[in-house]
Formats: sequence, C-alpha cells, structure tokens
Amino acid sequence: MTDSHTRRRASGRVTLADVAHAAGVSPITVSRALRGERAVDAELVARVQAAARKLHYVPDPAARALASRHGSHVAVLIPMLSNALFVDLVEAVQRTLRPAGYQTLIAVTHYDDGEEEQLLREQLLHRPAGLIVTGLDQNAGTRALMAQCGVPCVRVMDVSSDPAVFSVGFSQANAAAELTRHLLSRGRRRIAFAAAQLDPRTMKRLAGWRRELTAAHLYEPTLEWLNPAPSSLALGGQMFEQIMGMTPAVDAVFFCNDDLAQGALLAALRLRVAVPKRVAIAGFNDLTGSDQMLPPLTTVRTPRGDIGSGAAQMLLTLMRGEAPAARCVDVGYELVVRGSS
Amino acid sequence: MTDSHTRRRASGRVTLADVAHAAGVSPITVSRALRGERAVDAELVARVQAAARKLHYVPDPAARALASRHGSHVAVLIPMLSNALFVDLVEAVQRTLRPAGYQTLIAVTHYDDGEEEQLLREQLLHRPAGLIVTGLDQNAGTRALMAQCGVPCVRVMDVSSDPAVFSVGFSQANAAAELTRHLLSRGRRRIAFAAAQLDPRTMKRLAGWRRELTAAHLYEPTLEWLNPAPSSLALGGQMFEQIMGMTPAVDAVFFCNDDLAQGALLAALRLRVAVPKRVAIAGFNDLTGSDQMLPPLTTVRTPRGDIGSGAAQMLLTLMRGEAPAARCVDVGYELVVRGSS
DNA sequence: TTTGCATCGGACAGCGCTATCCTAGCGAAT
DNA sequence: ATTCGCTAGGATAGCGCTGTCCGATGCAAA
Repeated sequence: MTDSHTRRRASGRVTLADVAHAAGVSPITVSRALRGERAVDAELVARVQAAARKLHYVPDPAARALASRHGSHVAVLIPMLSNALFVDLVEAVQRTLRPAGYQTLIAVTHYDDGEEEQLLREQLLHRPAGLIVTGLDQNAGTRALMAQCGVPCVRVMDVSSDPAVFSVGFSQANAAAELTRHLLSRGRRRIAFAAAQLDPRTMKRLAGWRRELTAAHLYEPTLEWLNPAPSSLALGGQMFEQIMGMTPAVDAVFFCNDDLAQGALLAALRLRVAVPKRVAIAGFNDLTGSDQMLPPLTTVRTPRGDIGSGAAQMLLTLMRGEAPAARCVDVGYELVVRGSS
Repeated sequence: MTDSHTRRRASGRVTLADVAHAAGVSPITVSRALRGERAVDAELVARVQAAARKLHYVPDPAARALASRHGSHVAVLIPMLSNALFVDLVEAVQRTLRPAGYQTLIAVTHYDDGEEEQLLREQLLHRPAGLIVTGLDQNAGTRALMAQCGVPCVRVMDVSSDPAVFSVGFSQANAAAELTRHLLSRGRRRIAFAAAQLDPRTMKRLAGWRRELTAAHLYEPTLEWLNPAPSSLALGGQMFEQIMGMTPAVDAVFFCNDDLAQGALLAALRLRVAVPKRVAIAGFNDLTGSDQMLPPLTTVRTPRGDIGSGAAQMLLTLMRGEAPAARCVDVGYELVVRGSS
C-alpha cells in the first residue's frame, strides 16, 4: 500500500488514487477506464465507474491539462458579441460542447485582424483542445498560428473549398445573389447595396449582389454605398436618408445586414418614404425584430444555430482524432420574403 | 548544473528553469520575481525580467493552476447572452480583466436557478481565481457554494447592504420609481406596468413602480401585467395590444425593459395608437435602437459598462488578497426622457 | 512444446509550476 | 559579545494526472 492511499481526502479532494484504491486497481487503470483510452477489461471498467460515482470523483482539469499538454476547453473567436448573429452561434456551440465535457472560451476580435492574431496567440498558450474561428480570411500570422499549433480548428460562417480547412457555413455570395434576384423578380431595377463594417462576409455579399446586377446589365458603381463604420440602426437610417437624397431613382436598397435595414425602415417611416411602394428594403440574417418592423423586413435567414452546433460536432470528431464525414458542411440559407419588398 | 538546464527547450517550450539558468538564479526566484510575490532584490528582479523577455518566456497556466490550486481565469455567470445588457457587461469585464492576465469564462444560466447552481458547481471544479455573478437572489445551493468555495465573488446589477457580499450595481427599485415619478409628473394617472421573464431584477422594478403608485393613491392590481415568457419585441407588441384592449383608460405603460417597449412602440404604429398623445410608453435599460424608434423611447439608462469594469476592478483587488475600498458600489442610473412620454 | 504476438494492467517518470520549510546574512537590541 | 529577529534566496516536495515503457498472460502458429 503506497502512502497515496493513506493520505486519501487529506486535501478534501477525491483523486484518481482514491478511486483506484476503492476499486482495487492502479491509478493508471482508473484513468484509462474513465477516459475509454486503450483497452480495459469490461468488468474492471464497471468497477471503476461504480467507485468513481460513489466517491463523486471529478477529474482535475488543471492536472489533466498539465499531463496531457492540452486543456479541456475550446476557444471560439468571433468578431463581436453585440451582433446577435454571433450570440446565437456561441449559444449553439456551448449547448453542444458542454455535454461533451468541454468548456467554451469566447474571444472577441472586434473585427480587427491584429487583435485576432493576438487573441489567438494568447489562447494557444492555454492549450485549448479545439478552435472555432469566424471566417476564412485571417491575416498571415493568424493562419500560420492555426496551421502550426496542432490544435484542430473549424472555421464558421462561410464555406471553403480548400481541402486543408474544415468549415461549416454557407455561401455568403450566393445568398446575397439570391436576394438580389428576388428584388429583380419584383421588378426593381435600381438596386443599391449599402454596407457597413466591411468585413470579409460583407464584401462577399457585395460580390454576390454585383454579380447579379452585372448579369442583368444593371450594375452601376454609384449604387454601392460602403461605410467602414460599425453597423447600427442609426447608421442604417443615415445611409438610407443619404441614398434617397443623392440618387432618388433608386427603387430598392439591399442592406448588408438587418441592423442597417431596420434602421432604414424606421427612417423611412420618419421621412414618410413609402416602403415597398416607393423603394424596397431588404436586409440579411433575419435578426430578432425584423419580422416586427413596419413593414416586416425581407431578408435572408442564416442558420447560425445549425452552424454553431455543426461546427461543434465536427470539432468533437476532430478532437477524438477521427476524420469528419466532410471537411466542409454547407448548411444553406433561406430567403425570407416579407412586406418590405 | 542540474539536468533541467541541459534539457532546455527540449519540448519547444521555454520554462521557468530556462529563465532561471539565463538569469543565474534558481527557478523559485524567477517565479517570485515575475509574480511580485515576496520580497526579491530589485536588481535580481530586473535581471530576471530581462532574461524572461529575451527568451519570450510565458508561464504555463495549467502548471500554475495545478501548483497554486487556482486558475488564472474568472467565471462570469449571466442569465442570457441574447440580452444586449449582459453583452455590454461582459465586454467591459473582459476589457478590464484581460490586461491583468485573466481569462473570462462566460456561463449562461438561462434565468434558471437550478442551471445556475449546476454551472457554478462545474465552474468551481475548474478553480477560477474569481467569480462574477448576476444578481443577489440565488437559490440556497448556489449561495452555499459561493460561501464555501473560498473564491472571491462580486455580484452585479444590484446593490446589497449585506456586509458579507460584494456588489456593483444600482437600485432597480429606485430607478423604476424615478421613471414612474416622471410619468406622474407628465400628468399620467393610469400607469400600467408590463413585464416578462419575471426575474428578480424585474420584480424589483415592479416593486419600485408599485411603491410610487401606491404613494400617489393610484395603484390598482389591474395595472399589473406580468408574463413569465422571455422578453421579445413580439411579446411587447402583444402585451401592448392586450393592455390597450382590456383597459382602454390606461394612459401610460411602463415596460420592464426596452425590448418589450420597442415592440410596443412598433405595435402602436401598426395599430395607429398615438404615442405619447393617447398613451405614453417607457422602457428600461436604454438599449441600442431605443433612440431610433418612432417616437424615440423614454427609458432609464443603466450603466452596465461601468458595472462590468467596476466589478472586474473590485475582483482584481480581492484576488490580490486586498480589501476593496467599498463592499458595495452604486453606479447609479440616468433617466432618459424622449418623445414616447 | 516452443516461439511469436496481441492484449491489458502497472510502474515510473515527469508535465511546469508554486507552497513550504530552511538557512545564510545582517543589523538591532540586550 | 550574544541573542533575536528579519530579510531574501534556495532546496525540496509535491499539485493530480497521463505518456511511455515493461511485463505478465493467453492463445495461435510452427
């Protein structure tokens, strides 16, 4: 009998050694039985599990992290928490990861490439078991870190054809194109595109819109309204007012997200611009409240919940060391036509 | 020369021992110099810091956690991430804690006492260095955990006179009372109170409203509209329609938060109910968009950013083992009168 | 029977750091 | 001069777990 047994519960904490003693096996066997690592006799596994349950044993994450050289948490890099989109994403990730015993650590990049790299560097020091990163367009430093760190990483919100990356999302460009076609099909001919923040996803939506207008021979540079400021209701209202003031011929405005579009809808009400009669308004993401506007907002519903749980599931597979069914999961999107178009 | 020096960088990681070797001192001295623990000769500290910088040494959080029996992260328990209020709170906490070297771990209770207790239990297994918990009204199990765990804990969003708790917030009841007095001062006499979710903060606002109406001899039970469903724009609209339908004499509605109030404002527009002429509408929190509504929403601005940074600062003090200047910090609130009243 | 090989439990040695005790050195008080 | 305290560096011993090697066992093949 080693002294590890005699000092049982000395610190108030139930350790592997305690369980081992109770089950009459060695600590390493308990470790393996509980983790399902290597082959352990079925009867022993049962005995160990019973002992662990009886003693209320819970493994110490710190000790585990130190010995195995990686933690039991997943770091999630998102641009902004004040965007409801990412809140939904994170919630779904947490709901999937927690039952599997993983903590979720949220890191907010504020749409800043440099801060993203810095945050990733910090996160890697904590040796996460996995990584979920928003988007595909990181800077070189960030990409290098992801490639070299040896931590499984799933990218979200977009789909990549690159066989070296795992991704769960949908085609931002195709979604924007479909919404544009919808507006065209409603007889709109001068469809402006108004965007803020100008992050990579927004620029892909811009590309989708541009593609469709060009195909219809309706593209004009003056239809593009790009503002690098952060999105907000107020900015949407301002941009709408500006667009209507400078190019009165515009008969539809496609805002790159619902925040801007909701602001535009409120501004239209204020300015007594008839929507959709005089001008159609469309948004993107289908955020809370878009269905409550006057008129209700036409938009594209993006399944961020599915993206979150899908990415988390793929990551769980990767963290088990297995290969996922597909490297790239396209969860699609859904055009939601409401009164504003 | 011990072998720890000869195996330098074998694992690719710079360890304390490497720095110790470079600085010509023992590992424990490096540990102390870098942490500012105990007294270390100023010249030695400088030498150690120089060596650490040159080797790009970064301490391993897992080893640190294992040896010191507590992690370098703070767990934050909030009811809901989809409430912008808590997003602002968490952002402020992170902004304060990250420069101090602490990670922020967000746990979402979904306004569920049992889940809160469960989450806290899980979090404590990870031995956080500190705790930030929303509200004062936890269940017995949660309170017992907080009391026994030995981890410093700051409560946020409300103020407590209990000398045993640390709190940063403001008086929910007083804020609601002030808003109610404002409506009374505008000549409103039948002021309804409409609430959803019915969490403790909401109930305190209810109490503040009730106190003022009672004092003015205007209180009537039929003015209370309480709905346990989660808050949303849509629910606000429904409740508003219901209130106006059932009690047409109502000349003001105080919604327990801005989500509901915004929904009500949109519903009023839809139903062509004149605001504030026919009925005044007020909310709580001053969320994004409330100033963009038609008419702009009268509300109470709650300084959740200040609460977040204040709580984080207090927690930093506590984690250093010092006593904070005050156990309870009241950051106040601000009545924001806009067009809806 | 002997060899080979797969199966499964255990001993051992850390992972990288810090709590704890110890000791040398020094000035002040007796 | 002796004792006492105090300061500041170091040796030691883990924190609780897992990676790695080792050896015992059983069964198939030679």
